[in-house]
Parts: sequence; C-alpha cells; structure tokens
Amino acid sequence: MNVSREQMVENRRRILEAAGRLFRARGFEAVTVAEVMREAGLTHGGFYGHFRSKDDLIATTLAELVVAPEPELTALSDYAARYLSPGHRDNPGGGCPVAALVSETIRQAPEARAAMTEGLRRQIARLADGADAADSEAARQAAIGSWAAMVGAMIFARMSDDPDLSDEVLAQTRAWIARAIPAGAAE
Amino acid sequence: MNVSREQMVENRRRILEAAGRLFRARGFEAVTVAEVMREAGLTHGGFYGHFRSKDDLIATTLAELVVAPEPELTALSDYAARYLSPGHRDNPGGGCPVAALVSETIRQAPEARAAMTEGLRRQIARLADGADAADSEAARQAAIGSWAAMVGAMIFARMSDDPDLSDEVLAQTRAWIARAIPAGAAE
DNA sequence: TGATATACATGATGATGGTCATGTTTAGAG
DNA sequence: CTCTAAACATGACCATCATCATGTATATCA
Repeated sequence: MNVSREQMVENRRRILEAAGRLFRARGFEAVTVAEVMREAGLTHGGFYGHFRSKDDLIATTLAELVVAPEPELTALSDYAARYLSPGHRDNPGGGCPVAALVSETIRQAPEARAAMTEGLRRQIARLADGADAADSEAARQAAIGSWAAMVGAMIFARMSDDPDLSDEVLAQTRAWIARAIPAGAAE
Repeated sequence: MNVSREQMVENRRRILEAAGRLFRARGFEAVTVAEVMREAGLTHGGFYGHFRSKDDLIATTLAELVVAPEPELTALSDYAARYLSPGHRDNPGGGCPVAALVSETIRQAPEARAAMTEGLRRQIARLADGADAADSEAARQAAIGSWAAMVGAMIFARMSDDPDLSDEVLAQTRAWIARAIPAGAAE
C-alpha cells in the first residue's frame, strides 16, 4: 500500500491536528502514539515515517500550535474577557495550548521548551500592542502581568472540583485585569 | 524484620516527605513508587503497607502539602515579592506545590483534585486577609487575581529556556501586582 | 506498461513500572 | 519466655507503550 504525495502531506497534517487536540485535552504523557495515529485514521506503525520519535512529535506539535495566527489585535481587557470564559475552560482540547501544556513543557525536550518559549515571547509582544498604556514599558508590564494571570486563572478554573469556585476565579480575574489596566495606563 | 510502632510512623512521614519533594521536582508521572521508597530509605515492597496505591499517595501528599502552615500573615505585595523570586523558581522541589503541581492535578483522581481545591480556597482567603483593600470584595478580587498571576508567572519562568525572559517575567509580574493593588484599594 | 521505491499495516520486542505473593524478622501481648 | 501478628525485603507478574522489523500494495517514473 502506497499513497499519493499529497495524501501523505494530508496524513501528516491529520497527525499533527490529532496530536494538538489530544495533547491539549490529556497532556503529553497520557496520550499514546498509537492513539494519535488512530485519531488520524492510520495505524501506529506508520508513525515513524513522519516523525523521529514521540518527543519529535511533541516539539513539532507545539511549534505548530504556537505560531497559529491569533484572531486580530484586540484591547487587552477584551482579550482577557474572551479568554477567561467558561466555554474556553470547558474545551481544553480546542483551547489555548499554553494553559493546557506550559506546565508539562517544563520537563520536555529542549526543542519543545524552545517552541513554547517562542510562543510566550510572541504572545507578550501581541498583548503589549493591545495594551494602551502610557509608555511601551508599562504596556509590556501589563501584558506580562495579565497574561500570567489569565493562564494561572484558567489552570485554577480547570483544576477546581467546585464549579462555583471555578466560575468565581474566572470572573474575579477578568475584573481584576480590567481594573488593573487603566491603573497601569494612568501611571 | 519488624519495626516499632513509632518507627513505622516515622517511615510513613519520610515517604510523604520524599514524595512531596520528588513530585514537586519532577511531576506525578515521572516519579516511581520505587524511587519514593528508596528516597525514604526503604524498598518498594513495603509501600502497600502504607498506601493503597500510587493514586492514594498522590492525594495524601497533596493534602499534606496544602495544609502546611504558611509563614505569617503578610501584605499581599510583600508576599508576591518573596514568591516571585529566582530562588523560588530554581527550587521547585522545595517550593510552592501549587505552581509545581496544579496543572497535573487536573487529571488526577477526585481525592487529589479535592485536596488541591481546598488548598486554593485557603490560599485565596489568606491572601485576601493580607490585601488591605477598600472592602472585602475588592480584597478577594485582588487575592484571586494576583494569586493567579503569581502561579502563572512562576510556571512561565520555570518553562522559559531563555534566562533573561524568565527573569523579566518574574520582575514584571512583581511590579504589576505591586502597582495593581493600590489601584484596587483606591477604587 | 513495467519496475521500483515508499507509505503504511501488521506484528514483535524490550523496557518500564504499578502491584502482588511470599518469606523473614522482631515488636508487643499474654 | 512464647507466640503471633505485622512491617518490610525480595522477587515476580503483567500491562502498557515506544520503537523497530517485515510485508505489501500502489504511486510515480521511465
């Protein structure tokens, strides 16, 4: 059984898409190579024709997820309001790869950490553009501080087994960011 | 070979201490039962005399770490300044169990999530006490928002493979929290 | 159209690690 | 002083996976 060149490209795309979804939903460790391939409509054996190892898949998947074009430029507090929604919390597999995977990335191979670090850099730059602060230094501070709060709050909200506390963390963090931003701008 | 009652209590304590350190340093998955026992000065076989399973160990360890008495009450921004230090970043095994383990706890057994959720509740209450805000609602908002930012920033700083970016995340988040708190109080 | 390279399927291999079975020694009770 | 229960050591078991070996069919090129 062989397959056309374009079919192969398509297969690789499907593998990365399945990996992106599964990794975000269940973490790197819990997802098996065989499972990714099954989700992509293939069997496990063909995997090593596309990637050198599972580590390679992880790094490549992160690199793809992280350079994904964000919507358009938005005001920082608008972005935070959309980010910190119950819908996002309840859909990790389709949501922000940072909230789902930063923590595990700490112990991944250097290539994976490099991809995630690059994603962090870009996100800070993007958010700083959306923070209308007094100067660019204040904008960068607001971007870093509120991005950390967004990701931290999303992780808290997903971890909590108490739905009320989970909702409250999202709502209060939204309010906290909205309130803190003008303060940064006024300085 | 038998062992005195107090020796057994001591052994259990050592197992939990080793587990706390290893889990924080390397995560739940990467640490083996045999390794925890070795660190505690025992062999793997005795483990099941103390805990029903590895999941049980995880939940018990989290419960212990989470009720650990925090230093004294401090002002929120002082707490943040100590929390967001390079020393803390570089010592995950001896540091905050939340920053090291929240994210993985999402996929752990219900008992583990319950323990971590309880820890989150307590920490929010503690920090709200330290936030001298206008009213208790504002204090709670500051506590949640800045706790999310602290944990998110610590995770970012540990993940980054770029030391400058890592340091910047800590410093800017410290500054962001210090700046945001009086704003919350003034409101 | 025929030859060949290759993408993928099937199945095996080897390592890892959670858990259990069994044995031994001694703390603690009578 | 005995007897027994239990805490721990040793060693095995079994499932899970990542990875590799081999086979097969077909896309591509001459």
